[in-house]
Amino acid sequence: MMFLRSPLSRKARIEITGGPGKNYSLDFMGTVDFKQWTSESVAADLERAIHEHRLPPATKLGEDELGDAYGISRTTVRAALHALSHRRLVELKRNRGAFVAQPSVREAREVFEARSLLEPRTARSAAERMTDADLASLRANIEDEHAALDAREDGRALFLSGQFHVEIARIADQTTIEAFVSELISRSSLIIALYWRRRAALCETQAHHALLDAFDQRDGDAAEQLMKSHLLDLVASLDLRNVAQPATSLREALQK
Amino acid sequence: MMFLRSPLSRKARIEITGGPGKNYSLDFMGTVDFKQWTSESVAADLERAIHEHRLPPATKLGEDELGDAYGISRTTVRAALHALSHRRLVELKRNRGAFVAQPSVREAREVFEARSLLEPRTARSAAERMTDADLASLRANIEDEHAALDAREDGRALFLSGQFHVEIARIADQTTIEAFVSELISRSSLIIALYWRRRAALCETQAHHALLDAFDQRDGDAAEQLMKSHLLDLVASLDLRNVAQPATSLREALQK
DNA sequence: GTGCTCAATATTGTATACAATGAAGTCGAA
DNA sequence: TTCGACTTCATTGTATACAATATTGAGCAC
Repeated sequence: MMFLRSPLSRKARIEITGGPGKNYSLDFMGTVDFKQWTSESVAADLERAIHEHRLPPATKLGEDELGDAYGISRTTVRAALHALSHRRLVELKRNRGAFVAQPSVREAREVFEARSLLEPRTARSAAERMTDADLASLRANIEDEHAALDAREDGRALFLSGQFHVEIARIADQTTIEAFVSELISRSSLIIALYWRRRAALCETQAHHALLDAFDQRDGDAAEQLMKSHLLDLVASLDLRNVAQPATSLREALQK
Repeated sequence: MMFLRSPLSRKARIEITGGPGKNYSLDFMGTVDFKQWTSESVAADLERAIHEHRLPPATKLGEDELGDAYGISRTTVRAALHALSHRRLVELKRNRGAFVAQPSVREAREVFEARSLLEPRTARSAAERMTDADLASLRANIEDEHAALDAREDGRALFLSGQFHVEIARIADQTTIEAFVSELISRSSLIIALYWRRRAALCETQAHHALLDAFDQRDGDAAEQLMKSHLLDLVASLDLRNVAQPATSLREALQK
């Protein structure tokens, strides 16, 4: 979560004259823009934090707490949490609050089933419409991911890895599918947080490189096939045996 | 929109004694349950109204107006409108309000592209998992649609026609895909409102009958193919030439 | 008559106050 | 000690008040 204020829309008139001593003093008069958080930007900020595993599954997202953190009222926080709940990244429990979602094994399977229906054929479309600028964008993404891995910023690497998939949908010029894929990618990040088998290996950049080659050659068939097997590999790397969930509370376990 | 209050959770203590004249009078004392609208139920109510074309595209959905209609505050109405905007059924314009969405020609194509990726293979899965109870449910749906058509309730027929598709996703036991399909179906209703070519003919029940037969025989191949061509037929029945939109306001047309 | 500025109005955006709910802790009796 | 009812507390759900913004219309200059 970032609490810095950066320019957006709100202006504050500031006048400072003189200073407390010889070490520093300043004369300033003018307007300073600072960021005004909106429900959308808060939701985006939280989504990224969830995606990067800075907010792990089951984390309580108290309205007051978040309001204080962002310097806004509960009203705006609530809108953001509701937005995230529509994307199934946050679970709202009536009168109990918002929590980072904990996808079940079943939901995990469903998410990858949906991805397997959407992404391979979208990759094909993307390959057919690929411009050089698009290729450069995908290449930059992979490089950023490598850089993040080298810097031990695993969360950031995971986020970028997801953006690769979203970018493909964008290139395919299908904003509706892109929105679905974007949601599925974020949910996949939660699934990875819960069910990832071999923690160390984020080494799926191999698959992304192979896809890049297919895109480079505008080979739709190859892109579709590569995406298909990439998704199968991802599922295979998860431990989706139906072991009993940690079960945060007995109450929840029973009311299902 | 229903403004009646039906039982849910809230109780009101009412005491009425006597009446205005000889024609009627009553003595009553006790508690009466009446429906307490929640943002979810309001959203569902509005979604159905949109789906049934009782609220056509571009209709202004004023917060005060809706609040008065449902007998609730703007807070709850706002949450409902935000929920619908996440499903792209309502467009929120900052400081200007909420309007029933008007999907563009491009968005129309995208919605059916997404459906063509999701629904055929979901129909196949459904065929493979189909139980007799599921079949009966689909049959009942088709019958209801016929009844609605006979009763000249076109909106209701359209809604039921959409539910047929959602029901298939439910039978396929894929709640994630079901949620996407549900959204796409509702958006399709808006698309039909805007681009339907031959107004009279809601005669697509043919296709649904054919699908039912395939399901009856548990023929996944046939179901997938039939769904595929059904969706193609639907797109073909739309007029998606890039004619200039009615353009509600010049302002909007220009800021795109 | 045309086009501009500016005030009035209506509507949304945000914060806050209060009500309702659920969880946890306390006390007492068996 | 254990179980139960009751009280207390923390947190969310809803309504309302106020601030911010966009649109509309009036008035005025040209």
